[in-house]
Amino acid sequence: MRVSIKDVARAAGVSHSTVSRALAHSPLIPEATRRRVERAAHKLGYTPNAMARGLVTRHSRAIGVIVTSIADPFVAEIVRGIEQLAGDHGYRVVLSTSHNNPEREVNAVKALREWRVDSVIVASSRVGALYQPLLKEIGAPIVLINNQSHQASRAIHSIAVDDVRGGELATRHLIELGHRVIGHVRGPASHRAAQNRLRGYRRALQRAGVPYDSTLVVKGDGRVEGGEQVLRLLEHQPVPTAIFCYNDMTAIGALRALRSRGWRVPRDLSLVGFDNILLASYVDPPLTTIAQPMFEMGQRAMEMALTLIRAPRARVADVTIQGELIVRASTRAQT
Amino acid sequence: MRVSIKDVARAAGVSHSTVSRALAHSPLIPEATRRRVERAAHKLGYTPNAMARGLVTRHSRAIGVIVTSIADPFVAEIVRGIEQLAGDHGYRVVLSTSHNNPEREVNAVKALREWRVDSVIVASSRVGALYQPLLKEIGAPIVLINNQSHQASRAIHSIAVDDVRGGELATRHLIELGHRVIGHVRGPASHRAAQNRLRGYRRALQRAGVPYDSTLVVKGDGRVEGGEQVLRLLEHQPVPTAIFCYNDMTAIGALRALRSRGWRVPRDLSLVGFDNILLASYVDPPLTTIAQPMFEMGQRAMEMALTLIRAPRARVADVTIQGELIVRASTRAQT
DNA sequence: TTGTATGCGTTATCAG
DNA sequence: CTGATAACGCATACAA
Repeated sequence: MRVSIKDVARAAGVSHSTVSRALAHSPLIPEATRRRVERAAHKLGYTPNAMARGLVTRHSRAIGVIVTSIADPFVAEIVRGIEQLAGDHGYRVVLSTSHNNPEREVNAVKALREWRVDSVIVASSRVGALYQPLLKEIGAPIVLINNQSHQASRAIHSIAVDDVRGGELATRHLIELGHRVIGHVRGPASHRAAQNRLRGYRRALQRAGVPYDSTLVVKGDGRVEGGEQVLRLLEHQPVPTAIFCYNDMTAIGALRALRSRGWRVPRDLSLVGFDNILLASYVDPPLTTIAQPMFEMGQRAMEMALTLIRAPRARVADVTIQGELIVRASTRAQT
Repeated sequence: MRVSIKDVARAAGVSHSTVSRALAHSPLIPEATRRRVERAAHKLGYTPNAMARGLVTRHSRAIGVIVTSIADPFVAEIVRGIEQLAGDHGYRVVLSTSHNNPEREVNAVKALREWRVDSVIVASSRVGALYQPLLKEIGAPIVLINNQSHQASRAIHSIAVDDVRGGELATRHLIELGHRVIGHVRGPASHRAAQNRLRGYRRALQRAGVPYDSTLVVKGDGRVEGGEQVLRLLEHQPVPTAIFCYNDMTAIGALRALRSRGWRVPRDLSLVGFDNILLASYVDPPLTTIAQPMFEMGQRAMEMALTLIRAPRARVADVTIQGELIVRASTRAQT
């Protein structure tokens, strides 16, 4: 473990610069020399030292990834996408979790900076005014995934799912099934995603010529509990025949609440969620929902990072990714 | 981003060695000097370079973590435990996924070696003869989590859940509920975990004075499909009143198969799973199961790594962690 | 085609 | 207490 390039040089009977070049497949080095060097390196069990290399090349071939919690299946899927593409291109992923804890966030950023990571990818939704400035000081290109509020800048790029289009997709599906009185359990106002999905809902209605009725929209909280708000919609006249829920957790809450009142899904009411979490396919009935391609988002983010590493001042447009409608058994045609 | 310790030295009117010492809180440096240096460092936006530091200190303060897939909730939870403890101790996690792909595995190990990680933690169950030798060449202490087959060695340590005890716990629970004819859908023979859970099952029976009947054991595959094997047990005479399944996926498969035949759980048959995956609490009925403390395992692994980093030739005993019985609604007393 | 010399940014050693 | 100075292991400009 203490064998350096010089040891290899000695063993191969060349200078250490030749070793360096040979191992880097420099065209200057003839095949024969290269093989001799490689044999020596192999025999000695030599492995180049990434720190020494990084010190002189001034790049670490490391990507810093900051996430709230790796235990969130969404986040895990994103990281999988990042890691795969990174690995394919010879980059390593340095993982930092913040748990929405400001102190940990600051630490994470500081550490990544010390490591001189070549780029930082943040999947943390809440990159607030808090540490966005800190982040910029890293001096490496930054890619934000599904961030809820960021002021664009030359250093900070973003990639997000198209919530408006997703909401529209979900609602249009219901319209195409013949529904006309469609309720919506929205998410918390503080989430931009909630606003956008609502906008998509309205757009779909509008395009179908269905007038928007604000009393058909009730406010959930993005969790199972919030789904119970669906019950308030049952008192609406005319009674809705379909509901678009902010997300799957909300839809699952709605499902339970409805069942407890003796309503059957989808016979009495169609239900659409959003996110396509694992659970969505396991509840009864399996949920029709909008899938967010998290793996692909991770990949695209890494792709963007690679581009920015290669051309730091490139003009890279922010990316929005389209979700996909997954039709399962919680929706059916309105006759 | 190109400000080095020398720039700080110049700004503070001291030598770069003094800066180094001041920033490291060396007792040699008086308060006043330190503050001056720190102010200068702050004003210049100085951040030490971890690569340069690592080059001279000969340790990277990085932990290599190799996992099959970060998308596996189990694995994610382990990584969370590792990352948290690592962060608390000033270590960074370098993540590598292998996807059980030999080529990627080799690459991962090679990269971690180049990085001179201070320790490697592997959560990959299948650290076969393939790359165990490779792993050892890293020259850093290695901690294996839930590995299915490793020949112990000075460099390689391990930490695993106690499957025998877990299987015993599950089975004993059924016995205590009054069941006497208890079936078992086992896992694939190649998994040591399957063998051990079966051993636990047998031990529980033996301790309760219930004779072991091999025709009460059928072979699943650890997945939902394998759960259907439970139907074969229904033909046994006397018909079992309870089944211990290799894992939750198997139990969920059993649940479905039973329901399709009109059997009710737990009225007609009690069912115990293993693992406590997220799904277990969401199926109907929620599954009684054995929880594996993955987060804790990650922490313990990191703890072990830290110990080994500090005292490389310490004699560290392998750790086995106890699972916990989670009683839900898929089991009930046999009257 | 190869070797020599230099520097990347730190920490550590040794004099003062 | 502080400052030169020498590594650490590598890539690369410049010479040969």
